[in-house]
Amino acid sequence: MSQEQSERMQSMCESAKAHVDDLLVLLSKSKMLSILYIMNCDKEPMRFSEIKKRVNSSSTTVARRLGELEDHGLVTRTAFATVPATVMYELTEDAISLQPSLESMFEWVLNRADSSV
Amino acid sequence: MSQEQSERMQSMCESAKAHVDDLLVLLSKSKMLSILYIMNCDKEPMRFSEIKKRVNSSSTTVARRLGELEDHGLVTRTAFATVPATVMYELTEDAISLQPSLESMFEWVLNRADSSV
DNA sequence: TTCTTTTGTAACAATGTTGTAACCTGTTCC
DNA sequence: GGAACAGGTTACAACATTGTTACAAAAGAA
Repeated sequence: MSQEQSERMQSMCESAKAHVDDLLVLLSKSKMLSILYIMNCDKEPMRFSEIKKRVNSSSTTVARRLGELEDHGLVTRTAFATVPATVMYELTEDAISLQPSLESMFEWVLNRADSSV
Repeated sequence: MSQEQSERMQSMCESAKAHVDDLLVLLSKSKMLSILYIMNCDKEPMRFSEIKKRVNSSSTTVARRLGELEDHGLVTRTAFATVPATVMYELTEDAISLQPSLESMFEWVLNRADSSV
């Protein structure tokens, strides 16, 4: 870690600490990393059903996670009045800037998973 | 994501998928990312009490997290027969190789926390 | 002898999270 | 009219996780 980053961490005021914790709690929720990773693979907006299928979880959980991401400004939700309904989810710029970290983290996870088979 | 990585993901056998899920569940546990991050800052072996103090959590939870990390071969635990007891935890090579991802992830978290204050 | 320290563990109640099943909207097809 | 579809929401029971409290071990200090 850089000296500067270390200082930033230590001199951080209480409210910023709370925000950091908040983000870490968000990222640590079940399926959250997977959702962000999947949405980062295809840069295109993605449908609810597609996300749900790929993370292999219940509607309830996927809806909760997407709602939480939207609350934090990490995804945008766009509904189209088609029949049947179409809703697209897209990562915001902020979320996309997390991509490199996420990608190398998954790289690590995949490598570890490979070697433990 | 690279083509190769995408193919690796799709052609992955069931057992490897289970390992990936296993790792993601591990990393998503409460305080886990913080612990890994903290231990990566000081590369030195770290005492239980020091880790506990820095992540600001209960003994029980910290002990559980460290045990899980040890089970996954991400930390080593070394006990010294001093009085009172001294136990050092240290990241393994595997865990250290996760450092760059973790660091840039925390960089992102800190930046977002800063700007939301 | 009793206190203190570190590093935990065990039991347990409180709290948080999950999936399931049921239900809803709105429109097109039969 | 009824079914079917996407994209959810709600209620709830089952399950998982958390912190708290109590306890332990070992030995040197008071």
